[in-house]
Amino acid sequence: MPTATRTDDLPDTLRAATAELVAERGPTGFSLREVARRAGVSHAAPAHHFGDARGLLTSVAAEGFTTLAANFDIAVEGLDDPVDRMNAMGKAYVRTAVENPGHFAVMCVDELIDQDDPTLAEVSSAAYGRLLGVIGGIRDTYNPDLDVDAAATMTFSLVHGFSTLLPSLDDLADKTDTTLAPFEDMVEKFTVLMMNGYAARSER
Amino acid sequence: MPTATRTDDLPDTLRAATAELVAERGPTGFSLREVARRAGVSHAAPAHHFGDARGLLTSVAAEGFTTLAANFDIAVEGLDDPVDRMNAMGKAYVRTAVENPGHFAVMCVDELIDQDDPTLAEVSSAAYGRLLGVIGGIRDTYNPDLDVDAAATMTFSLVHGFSTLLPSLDDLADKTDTTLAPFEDMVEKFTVLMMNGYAARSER
DNA sequence: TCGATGGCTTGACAGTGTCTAGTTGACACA
DNA sequence: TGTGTCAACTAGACACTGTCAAGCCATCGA
Repeated sequence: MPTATRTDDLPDTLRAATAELVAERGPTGFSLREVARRAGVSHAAPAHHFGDARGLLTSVAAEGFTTLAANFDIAVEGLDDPVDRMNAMGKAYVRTAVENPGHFAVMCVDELIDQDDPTLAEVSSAAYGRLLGVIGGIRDTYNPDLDVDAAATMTFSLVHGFSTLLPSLDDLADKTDTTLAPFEDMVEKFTVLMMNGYAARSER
Repeated sequence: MPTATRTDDLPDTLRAATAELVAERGPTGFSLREVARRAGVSHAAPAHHFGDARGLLTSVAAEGFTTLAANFDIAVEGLDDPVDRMNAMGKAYVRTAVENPGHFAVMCVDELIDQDDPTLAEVSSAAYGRLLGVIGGIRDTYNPDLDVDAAATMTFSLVHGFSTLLPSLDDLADKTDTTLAPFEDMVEKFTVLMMNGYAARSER
């Protein structure tokens, strides 16, 4: 009897095992054979579905982008003000990264995945498109002079960088016996700073 | 005769070979034996100086942080205005990442390096301290209400995220036959946006 | 001249990704 | 009922990996 068949769908089981393993050991601690072991199949079974290690990881990354786009949609539901939408999407991005550390880690390491995979390209640009849309809304409502491309790149860089650094910030807080504010509060502050700028006095 | 002894100092040669290899193949394509091969020594020689693979990579990361802090210092030399200083440091961060891709990649992957290494802790917090200092200057000169911690985390997340995403943005530009603005121009725009905010009309 | 030591080499080990060949079971069709 | 096909694996082999133990050897202090 296989030890850990979580679903009847082996590809699904292998993706889940991969995300779990990467979350535990990081993207460099990943091993195809360990994934197969956790899924209760032979060491060569994954190759049958995904070709090679890169194929499996690419599939995991695509799953991550799909989750991200879905979380974006849920987050902005019912929100009309573009700033509220940006704020909500920022939080959704970070939350997705925090709640799916295995997926997120795989998505971040370029050479681990096949960038030319059409499915991956589709889902990742779908997620980025939602971000572009919300920045366009800010231009339309608040500032027609806003450079949307620059602002989008900046916003994306910010949430991505923050999500990447969050574990380190957490560790640092542990070591220095300080407490880190919840990421939602941090994103909230970022949104205010991004809208009003460093030079603007915060209003009462 | 050894094939590729770049200096008389083997640890130095090994660090250089590691950075080169990681730049070529990414942090997951790194191999201790390949590094030894490129340095023209036996496969176990690196272990003699660095203990294990993690020791070597930690040393490379520390070297990267030292370079970063040095580049910060060079960048702000002679600049008095805090905004100019922030701008210069942002560019210096991205430039350091671009010019030292091997070092930067190693610095980014947490589980590859020993976070408890005292040398690493010292040089990395020295680099972060310089960033904190410049944000403090902005508060003093432009806005006493500025939340320095939030702004520092935000600025760090931004430049870090941007540096991380830059290769992907480059690839994307190649594929879509568009051209990406030089990163210095992008950072310049980020600085303006960070100072003035999305909602502020850009002045003529 | 001797012993010790730092800096390396050599060889072995278990673990890895990928390739090839083979097994097993479900299904369509005669 | 028998036959062929095909998907979904398994099993074994290969070259590669990091790490460990042992050994070699030039240099150095006494």
